[in-house]
Order: sequence, then C-alpha cells, then structure tokens
Amino acid sequence: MVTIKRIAELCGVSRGTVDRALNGRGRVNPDTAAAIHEMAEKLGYEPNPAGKALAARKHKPIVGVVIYSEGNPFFDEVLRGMEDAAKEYKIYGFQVVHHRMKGYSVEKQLTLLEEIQGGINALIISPINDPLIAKKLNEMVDAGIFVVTVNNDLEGTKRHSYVGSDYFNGGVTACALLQVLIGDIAQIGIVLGDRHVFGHALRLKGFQYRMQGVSKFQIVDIIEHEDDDFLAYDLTRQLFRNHPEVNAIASLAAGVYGICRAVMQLPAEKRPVVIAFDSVPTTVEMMEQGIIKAIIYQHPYRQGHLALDLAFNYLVKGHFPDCRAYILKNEIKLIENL
Amino acid sequence: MVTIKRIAELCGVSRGTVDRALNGRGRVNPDTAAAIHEMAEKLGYEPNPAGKALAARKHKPIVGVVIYSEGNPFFDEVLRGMEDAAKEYKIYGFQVVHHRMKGYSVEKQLTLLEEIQGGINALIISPINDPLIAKKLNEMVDAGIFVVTVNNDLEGTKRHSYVGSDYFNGGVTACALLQVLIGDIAQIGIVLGDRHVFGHALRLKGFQYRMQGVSKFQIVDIIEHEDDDFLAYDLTRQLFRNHPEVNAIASLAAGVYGICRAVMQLPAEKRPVVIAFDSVPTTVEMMEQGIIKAIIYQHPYRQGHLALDLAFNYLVKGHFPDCRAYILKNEIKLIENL
DNA sequence: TTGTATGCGTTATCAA
DNA sequence: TTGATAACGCATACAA
Repeated sequence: MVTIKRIAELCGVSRGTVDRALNGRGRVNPDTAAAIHEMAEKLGYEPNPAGKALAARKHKPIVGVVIYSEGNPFFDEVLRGMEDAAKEYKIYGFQVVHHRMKGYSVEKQLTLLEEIQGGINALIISPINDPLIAKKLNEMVDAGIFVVTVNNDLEGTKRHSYVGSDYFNGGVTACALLQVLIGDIAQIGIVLGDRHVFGHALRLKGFQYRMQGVSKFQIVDIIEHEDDDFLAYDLTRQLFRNHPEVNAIASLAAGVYGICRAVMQLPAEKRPVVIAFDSVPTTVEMMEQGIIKAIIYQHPYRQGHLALDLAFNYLVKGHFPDCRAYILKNEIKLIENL
Repeated sequence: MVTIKRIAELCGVSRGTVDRALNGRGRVNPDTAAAIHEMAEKLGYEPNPAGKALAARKHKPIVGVVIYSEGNPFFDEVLRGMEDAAKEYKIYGFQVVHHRMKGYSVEKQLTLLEEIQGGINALIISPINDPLIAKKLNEMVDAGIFVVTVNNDLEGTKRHSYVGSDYFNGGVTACALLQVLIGDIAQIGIVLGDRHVFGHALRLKGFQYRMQGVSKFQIVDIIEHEDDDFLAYDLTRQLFRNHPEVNAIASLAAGVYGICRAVMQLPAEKRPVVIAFDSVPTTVEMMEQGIIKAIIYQHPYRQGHLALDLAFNYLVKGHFPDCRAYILKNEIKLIENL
C-alpha cells in the first residue's frame, strides 16, 4: 500500500512537503512538486480515507440541503435516504443541515441560498428552473462549494453532478406500460403539472415518442393542474365530461390523488386504466383500491442516499464524482411487487 | 463525539483498560469493566470506524466468496457488485478471494469450504441446500467466521445474514404480470429447473397462490429442465406438441434461452406470451426479438454489493448486520425500462 | 490487573 | 520553501 510517507521517503522530502504538493496548498518548490506528483502517479497513490477522516475531524464539513419538499410526499423517501446516509457519515464529522421549502418561488430559493452560502461546503439542491438560480449555483461553485442537483437538473451550469431519474425514458416506459395494460387501442388523457416544468415536458415527449409505435393510441387531451390535487380533481372530471371516450389516464406528475378521486366517481365499468408515477402513500392506497393499475417508480430513497454519497466522497475522501449525472432506472410496480 | 479516551478519563482509568473492557479481551477487573460498560452505554459510545480501520491495517481481513457461478450468467452481475465493493474497501486492507464453482456438487462445495476455512475471516456463499453444508456453515460460524448467504439461504443455520430476492413474491409477481399481459384467461406452461430447489419451489408456490385470484388461469404442465438450456428446449417443444392450447409460458428459473428457441419455432401467431426472470444477455436478446414480453429483475448487482457491505461493516467497522435477511424487491422490466 | 508507548495515514501548526 | 511534531481514535505489545 502506497502512502504519503512512502512517497516522501522515495522523493527524499518530508511528509509535509508531499502533502502540500499533492493537495495544492502552495509553498512548495515547483520542481520538487513535479517530482512528487510524478512519483505519486507512478505508484498509483490513493489517499487513505480512514486517515483522512481521522485527521479531518476538526474540520466538520457542512452539507446544506435545499429541497422544495414541504407538502410533496415524493421527497419524503428522498429525505429518508439522505438521513440514513448522514447517520452513516456522522462519524466522519460530516454535518447535514436541511432547508425545506414550500413552493416553487424563485426569490425564496434565491434568498435561502444567499443565507446559507457562507456556511456550507457542499450543497444538495432540487433547483427551480430559472436563470437566476442557475447563476447563483455557478457563483457558489466558483466559491468552492460542491454542488449536486437532485431530481431536477440545471444543465449548462457548473454543478458538479446530478442525481435523478430518466424523465424521457419515464414517458417512454409509461406509454409501453399502458400498451401492456390496455392493448393496442386507447383514448388517452394525459395529466401533468405544468408543461413548462422540465421533467414533465420531457416525460410527455417520451410518451409521445413511444406512441409512434402504436398507431391506435390517441391523446385526447393534456391537462395541467399545477401540482394541485383539487385542481387535478376538477380538471379530470371535466375531461371525463368532455371526452367520455377516454379509457386511459396517464398521470405524469403529482396530483394523483385528485385524479383518482375523479375516476372513482365514474361507475366501475366506465373507469379508465390509470397509471401514475411514484409510490407515495395516497397512490398506494389507490392501487389497493384497484383505481391505479400500475406505477412507475424512481428509487427516491436511493436518489437521496446517492446525492449525499457524492458529497461525502468529495468532501471526506477527496473523490470527484465519476459521472456528471447519475440517472436511476424507471421501475414498473404492480401492487404485487410494491 | 464520545471516544475511548473520554470514557477512560471519566472512569478514571487508562484507555487500554477501556479497550479491553469494551472489546471483551479479558484481563480487567469485573467491577471496573462494569463501570466502563455503563459509562459507554450512557454516553452512547460508537467506535470510530476510521480509527478502527487505521489501527487494523496490519490485520488485512480476508473474505472468501464461494459461488456456483461458472456458466450461470445471473451471477456475473452479482460478482460485478462484489468487485466494485471490494475496490471501494481495498483501502481498508480488505481482501476478497473468489472461488467459483461449476455445478451443484455437495462434496465439491464441502471440500472447498474445508480448504479455505482456515484462511478467511468472512465467508460469502450461495450454499447448496444440504444438511452437510448447513453443518459446515454452523461449524465455521462457531470458529468465528462471519457468514453471509447470497441468493440462496440456509435457514436454521447460524449464518449471520442472508442477501437475496423474495422468491415467493417473485412467483406472485410473475402471475400478476402474466395477468396484466394476457388478460384473465390463460393456459400456462410453467418451466423451472428443479422442483426440489428451494427458490424454484417457492416461486412456484407464489405463482399458484396468486392464481387463486384468477379463476380462468390454468397450469397445463410444469417442466423441470435441471437448468440445462438444451433440455429446456426439448421439453418445451414437447410441451407445445402435447398441449397446443398453451398460450403463456412462465419461466421461473434459468434455461430461458432454450425455452425461447423452442417458442421461435412456432408460427408467430401461435406463440405464447413468455415471461422470465433475470436480464441475462440471452434473455435481453429474446426481449429485443419480441419473444419475451417482460421479465422480473432481482437487482443482482446490489445483491453482490450488499453482501460485501455486510462483511465490511462487520470486519472493519465492527457493526453487526441490522437484519438477519436482506430481501431485495422484484422489479418488472419491459424492453423499454431495461 | 492496569498503564504506557507506539503506530496506522493524513493534516495542521510551528519552527527553521 | 521545507521539516519536524502533534493530533485524530483505535489497537496492541510490553512494562509495571
């Protein structure tokens, strides 16, 4: 096993010098630094995380988590994954501070970021799609903060990595799943939160892409409910009035419970096949009642855990993420394998 | 953060004494030991894995892996998970030695275990269901070896934990999936390796249990192919000859490629709906060709990784597994979300 | 039965 | 610009 000590001996310098050279702390002769780097490279030096952790205990890196999670049960599991990871890493002097948000207010998220900016070493955020947020994230990266986006990405920013699901494939899978459930002929109502939300739009695109393979699938309407269950309820009822021929509902976002309550008002034989995303408690309840036939599941727990893993690996182990984006699989769940 | 040093100070003894008391190394006055234990309990002492790892570097714990993996592509992913975990833990002086086996010979596994018994600190094994193996595992546990069973459990032994899939639920899910794919009426051929293999039998049970909910599902035959693709091929062809009414095939074990090759000989309009387990390369190929409609997936990579995690947590961190069994979910995969 | 000293690999401080 | 030294938490050989 190759250590700083070994490198120091081989290069004929002290461990302190090797440390400074390898970690770019300055105050070291460029020539010796080059020699040290070369030697480390040659021997395949990998810093020992145990030693690092032990020595870093006075540092106590702080991770800020900013998620618009209030009232959004999807994030409960994401947060549980983060908490489990945090517990695991606490021993390394690793602190996680949560900042939950209610809505999608750009100003609120922005001021929150400004508030915590000075006190964190890493940021895990589900960012709102807005140029101001993007700019702020870039600013924080420049200030040396390790930034991971979760569940929603801001491409084109300097964020170090992204953890989330594959939205386009989610739409593709939803369409394929519907075909499996209903056969080759369907009059489909699509329900989502907002066509301008990145993830929703991408799922819709995926759905439409996959629909090209099924000539007798027709989208009769696309409803936008702003992630509000009651609006979803009203609009879905309206959909059934305007389009009694609808025999399939694809819910691509939240608002699932509202949709289902509207479906339940139809007589059993007229109810469409319903599929949805995410196994939040109300959705599970609707599966148990047979209203929803199948869902697509996006490993929320693992999303949360993985995001914190990345921060830990960077801050404690000094490991840069392997990928710029960690995209988890879409899974299909029936009530039987929930 | 509470450390051995702190406990030593508070108890008015030396760190060495605390270490001996807490780790049961003997040579310590029962009274002081009791006081130390009490203090540790009160303060919620958790040994720091970084310190432990650092101090234990001379020990180099060795993990032996015994898996009948040769010629069984399912285990390729399991092994990949193990290898990734091993790479991650190598820095802690953690060594993994693989022992692949070809068949299911009890004697071979037994002699292999005897060979390696003396040289390992932990054992990860997919054990053959046999009293002799069970006895040997108990013996190894008694000798202080940490034992984890993978993919196949030996209940009633002293093994510390099990990592694998939920076989009964896999069968339940397979039946539900078939219903989704084909509707409420089906003449089903069940194909498995050996009715006496624990996992296969349990899946069959699960399938039959779920069938109670579908009055017009009928099992016309149950084929056993001993995990041999060519035997599977012959027997499946025979099935089609004897039962031309078969419109669904549920493959509950290996031999998938043989089954599919038999299916491909039927004219397209007479081909049954086929479902299978595990996304091994030949199975994926058959999905791409449309022969298999859907599969059930059991997170093989995670099984392998998790098994090694448990060994690492025990040997390096001193953490006993939280559960006596880690049962991963069955997932449903269409070609779209593979 | 108990305490002391040393080392594991890394980082930080201080002196040279 | 460098090197020596102490510290992090734990384990252990050895001394008392």
